[in-house]
This record gives sequence, C-alpha cells and structure tokens, in this order.
Amino acid sequence: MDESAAGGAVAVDRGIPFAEARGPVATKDRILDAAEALFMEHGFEATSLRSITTTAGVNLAAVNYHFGSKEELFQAVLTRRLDPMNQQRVALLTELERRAAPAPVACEKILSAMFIPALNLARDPARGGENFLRLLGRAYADPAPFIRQFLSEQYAVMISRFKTAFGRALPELPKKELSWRLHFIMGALSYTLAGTDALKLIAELTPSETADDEMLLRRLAPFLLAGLTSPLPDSTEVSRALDGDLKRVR
Amino acid sequence: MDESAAGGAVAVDRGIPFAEARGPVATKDRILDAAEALFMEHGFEATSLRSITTTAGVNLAAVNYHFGSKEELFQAVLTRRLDPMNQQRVALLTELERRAAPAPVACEKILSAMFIPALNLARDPARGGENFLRLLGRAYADPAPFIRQFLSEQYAVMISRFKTAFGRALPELPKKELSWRLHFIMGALSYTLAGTDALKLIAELTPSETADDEMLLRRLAPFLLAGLTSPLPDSTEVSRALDGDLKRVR
DNA sequence: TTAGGATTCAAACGAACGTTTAAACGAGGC
DNA sequence: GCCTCGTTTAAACGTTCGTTTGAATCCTAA
Repeated sequence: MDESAAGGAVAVDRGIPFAEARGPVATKDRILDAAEALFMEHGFEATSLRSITTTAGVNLAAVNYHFGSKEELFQAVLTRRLDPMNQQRVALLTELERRAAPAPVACEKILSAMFIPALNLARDPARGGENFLRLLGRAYADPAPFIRQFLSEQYAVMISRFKTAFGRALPELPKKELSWRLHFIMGALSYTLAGTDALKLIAELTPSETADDEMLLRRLAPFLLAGLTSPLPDSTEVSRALDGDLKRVR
Repeated sequence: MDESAAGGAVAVDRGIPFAEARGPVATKDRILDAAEALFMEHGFEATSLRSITTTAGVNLAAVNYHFGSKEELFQAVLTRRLDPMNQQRVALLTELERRAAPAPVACEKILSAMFIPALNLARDPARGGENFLRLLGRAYADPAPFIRQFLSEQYAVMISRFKTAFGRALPELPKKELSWRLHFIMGALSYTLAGTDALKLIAELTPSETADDEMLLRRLAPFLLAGLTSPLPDSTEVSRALDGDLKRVR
C-alpha cells in the first residue's frame, strides 16, 4: 500500500497522469488542500480525518490509501510548500554569495534571503497559500515528536548554510552567540507567522493589519536585524539592569 | 459541583484545612502537578485525563469533580503560576515608575521588569516550576479557542501597563510601530521559552545550554532591546534590501 | 474486448477519549 | 449514636477517533 501511494504521488506531480483525476482536482490534491486549511485552523491533534475527507469531498479511507496515515498526511502538507521555500532560500543565498565574492554577504542581504521566499509563499495564489505560514508557525511549537523530527530534517541544510553566511558577515561575533541569535530570529519569525489571535488582540492590532504578511515581515526584518547586529550582551544595559534588580527581587 | 470545587480550592490554598489531605499532598495539588508535567510534555490535546490521574495517583473522576472539565483543569494549571508572575511584573514596573518619576522609566528597566518575574518562575523550587515556561510558550501557539481567550484575559492588564511605559520611554516611536515591536518581543520570548527541541538542534545548542532559563533570558533581553530601540523600519537596510531583491525574485 | 491493477466506496473494527453515575467511605456536629 | 456532607471509588456511558476490510468501480494496456 505504501508502494502504490508513493507511485501515485510521483505520477500526479508530473502533471496529468494516466487516469486518477476525479473532477477538476485529483483526490490527493483535494485532500492536501482541505488538510492544510483544517490543520491550520485547529492544529494537528484537534483535526479529524473525517473532517478532512468531508471537506475534500472524498472517501474517508482515501487518506490512508494515498498517504498511509494521518501523520504522513501532515508531513505531506508541510513538505508541499516548505520544500520549495527552503530551496528558494538557499538558491537566493547562493546567488548573493556569488555576487559578493570574495567579500561576505551583508547581514541585511542574508536576512532578506530568508524573508523573501517566506513572502512569496505568503502570496502564493494557490489555495490556502496565504495562510500556510500560520500552520508552519504552529508546527514549530507542536510537542509531537514526529513533527519536531520532521522539521529538524527539513531545516537542517538551510539553517546550516545561513549560519555560515551570518558567521562571515559578523566575524567578531562568537559562534555560540550567533547560534542563540539565530534561534531568537527563527522564534520571532515563526511565532509572528503563527499569528495567534490571543496576543494580536493584546497588542491592539486589528485583524486586517495582522493578516497582511508582507507588511508584517517588513516590520519584523528591521527589528531582528537590530538584534542580530547588536553589541555583545554582557556589555549592554539590560544585562546590567537584570543584575541590579534581580538581587532586590529575589 | 462547581460550588464545592471552588470552596475546596480556597480551603486548600489557605494551608492545612479541615480534612481533605490524602497523604502528604492534597488531591487537587497532586492533579495540578501531574497535569502541569504532562501538558508540558505532550500538549493539551495529546494528554489524557487518565494519564494525569494515573500519574497523580488519584481516581479518574477526581478531575471532573474538582475542576469540572479538562479545559478548566488546564486553565487552573496556567493560572496557578501565571497569575503571580504577571502580578509581580506589574508590581515591579510600578516600583520602577515611582522611583523614576516624573521621568519615564528607561527601556532596559521596563524590559527587566518583564523578564525578572519570568526568571523567578523558571527558578521556582516548587515541582515542575523550572519547566513551566515551556508549557506557557506552547499555550501561546495553541489554536484552541478557550486557550487563546484565556491568555488574552490573563495578559490584558499587564500588557496594557507595559505598553504605556514603553510609549513614555520611546516618545518618538509611533504607537503602531510600538504595538508591532511588543508583539515581536512577546513572540520571541514565548517561543524561546517553549523550547522546542526541533530548532534547538538546528541552532546546534546542547540540551544543557537550552535548559538554563536564566542564561537564555540574559541573552534574549539584549537582543530584543536592540530591536525595540532600533530606528524606524522604513529607513533601515533590510527594508531596502527587500525592495530591491523582491522585484528580481517575483 | 478483456484482463488487471489502481482507485473509490460503505461499513465496520477496536481502542481511547471525556464525562457521568451511584454507591461507598470518612470525619464532624448535634 | 446517627446524620450530614465533602470526597473517593469502580464502573459504565456514549462518542469519536484512526485504521482496516473487501467488494465495487474505473481506466488503461494488451
């Protein structure tokens, strides 16, 4: 069953194959679209296969037939958009490095290579594309082991490349500090993209404002660039403020 | 049933009440401790009441008897630690404002008033306290409506106070921009505290490093301060880099 | 046209879930 | 002593879940 499913996937991806189109959209794509929307809205655990197949207008057993399991379906939903995005990120960075060589690429350029593919994804006219980033942001924080492992593998190559690039752009910054700042950047990015309504309301931002991914990333990028290029933490004011006030509170 | 549960809670919180202690720890607290640990590890949906009551060593029906429902139990788990933390944040800020008056409190001081109570929570010797921040970070990204609404209400007062303080410290910054930056700060903070293993590994940080909440917040605070106090986004390099490169990629 | 593999379908499976029930328990007050 | 009431207990409730089954259906290739 796994064999047939994998074979079907290859055939579908290559365009109109032999005969598995049912109506305007093939079953597999209908499932992916419905799953993407529902996973995004309710999360992985709270989304049932029955709601997915009902929304997609396909039989309940179709998911297990085409994808094997609910977990594999979730990974397929992520892969469909994540894989091209990360490939585009690496391609952009490679092009930037080629142009700047032998000098290192500037920090703001490297950051833009991370953000532009995310922007393109946010503007994908394909159904659900404009909200996919929310699903991605939520997946980052999901405790399910299979999701965490999947994301680790998906991002490993890209993060490694960007870390090297940032290291060249910021030679004076210790490697460990760079690791932390990259961690913070990925955190702020994914959290912001997840766009939970809870804290949106707290920040007194209207839904129409938070729904505009492009404006969101345009504001986030300078914010993160400032943090990334800031002086070492031990010599800044907050650390001293923490030191002074902690003694008083403890 | 709700009445009796509420009455029991008050009695327990006041110390050793009439006669509801069963062993060293009362039933309600045993449930809260077990629920906190399991919710933290598996999330809300993936944690069953049976696993909680088994871990706590109490009867399955005890949760519905004492808390009413699984959702109310989750809120009780959060409230137990979140309420004191946010109250401490507001108290710290109030004290800072009293000392600085009539001048505005400096940004780094305001930030420290947000971070110090989180640090104290991370170091709480009470069982599970050191890992509670992870649960909190995950709750931020949870799509369940009752969680989002609960967090909104819990944070509304505190965020409003801090937003006003930041507004005084950064008078030249437009209100809208400040809202966004606060949103980014809350995002980076909660995401970092959630501490998903997936991206930890990506950042090549060892588990022992990421488990140290104090060091984590000490590195995060300067990072966020730099972003908070950075120049307006439209005049920075990233925005221009985005403008230039976007045309090429699109 | 026919054989055969891929796909769809209705139905059911067993397990796990949150919640409810009614009886049993245990300590204090009259 | 018995009655009361908060609490605990074992058992079962009804529902929903992901997955499996086996026959029906469709399309292509021979």
